[in-house]
Amino acid sequence: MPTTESKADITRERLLDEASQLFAERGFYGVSLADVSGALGLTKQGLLHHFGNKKRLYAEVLERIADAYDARRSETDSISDPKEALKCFLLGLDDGSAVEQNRVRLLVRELLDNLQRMDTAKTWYLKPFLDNLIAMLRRCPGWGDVPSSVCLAALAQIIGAISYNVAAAPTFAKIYNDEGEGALEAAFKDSLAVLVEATLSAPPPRC
Amino acid sequence: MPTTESKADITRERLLDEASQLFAERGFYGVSLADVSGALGLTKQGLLHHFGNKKRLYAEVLERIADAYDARRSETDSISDPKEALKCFLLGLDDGSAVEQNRVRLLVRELLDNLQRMDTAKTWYLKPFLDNLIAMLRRCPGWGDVPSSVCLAALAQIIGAISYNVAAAPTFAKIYNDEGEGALEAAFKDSLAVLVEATLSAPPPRC
DNA sequence: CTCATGACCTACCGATCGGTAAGTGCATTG
DNA sequence: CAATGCACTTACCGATCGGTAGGTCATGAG
Repeated sequence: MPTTESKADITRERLLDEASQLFAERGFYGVSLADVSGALGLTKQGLLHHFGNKKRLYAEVLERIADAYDARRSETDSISDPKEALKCFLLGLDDGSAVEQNRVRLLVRELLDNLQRMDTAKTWYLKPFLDNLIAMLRRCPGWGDVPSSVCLAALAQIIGAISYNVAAAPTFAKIYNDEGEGALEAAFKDSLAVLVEATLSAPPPRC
Repeated sequence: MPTTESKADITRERLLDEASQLFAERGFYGVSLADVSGALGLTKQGLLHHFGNKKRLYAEVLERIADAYDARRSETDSISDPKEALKCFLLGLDDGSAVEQNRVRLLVRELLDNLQRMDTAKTWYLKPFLDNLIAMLRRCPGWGDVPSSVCLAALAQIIGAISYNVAAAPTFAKIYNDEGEGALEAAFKDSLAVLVEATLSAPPPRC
């Protein structure tokens, strides 16, 4: 009984994995409970048994992403150079894996969708995560006393470039597939590395 | 009778305007035909009369965006300096107006959604538009013989930063509203101008 | 063995989904 | 004036939506 993960927890993880992928692919409104449960080989009501209702399922998926990001970020604590730590984290947001890409897609959808329900949302899932990133950026040379709005703008630019690329890459690859297979992917990776390095190294704009 | 716009066309434009906004706010699956028609003061079937079915309505909304972008791009033909022309177009993708922001939001949603139906899509709405942008970039000094994958990566980075900012700005503003009202907005705009100028001016990476 | 718990099931429910059928009323045209 | 066509209507349809009620069955504890 003293195992860190009960059998129930493992099942929940499995359900959340599947739900996470489907929500990332088709969005909250594009996925029905029957879709999720069907993909898992159980009935809709079996799924509802675990999460109560659809919104709670979705909320748990988002919270798990926030947790995963926070875990990844705290891993970079072992890197002494703050610039390298931040670079490592940001560039790791798209490591090419389906899991990581689905996280990015889901968060972009969430940003688009929560415009309407933002009034009711008390605290946003990723607020502490964003605060951490800003703190990391401020630890980089030259960024120490930069206003948080400027820090956030710089980070959003990088995260935005990454997120958009994840969202658009399959479409772009399909359209311009005449060129070499990984050419686009490689070009973007290079381009992004330049952007991140330039942003973190450049002295922040003075007012 | 020789008016360039019939009354029917005007009605269609009005319907498409409303549909465009709703699709941008809540996505294809998040908007019902009843939502759109209700917002316009007619019945669901009145709306179907004009567009046949929901997918055609959505497709027309996308086509209209592609047309609008192409019109805006051709306006920049009057600018002789290719770099300034491209800069003008890119920075105009978010002029702060609701109409323009909804276009950006809708296209991000489309990029996320069409992953699943991309096989059936013969030609993508924005292909010619993207080709034009690449051509514009190649006219800038130093970009003449850069592979299209590298051009596309550079453009996607800029467009991605803009798009993500449009999607995230309301959320970020809500979370960090302690600071000055337009501080975030201004910081984004500055940051973006730097990125665009740096990208277009910098010699493209050599292989 | 008994009994409670939790994981899952079948069987529903009302509401809403996208879409069809069959008109009604109005404006234009010959 | 008759007739055509278009904008838009009411009245439906079957399918599917999220969610509820109540039961079955295995496991594990007392």
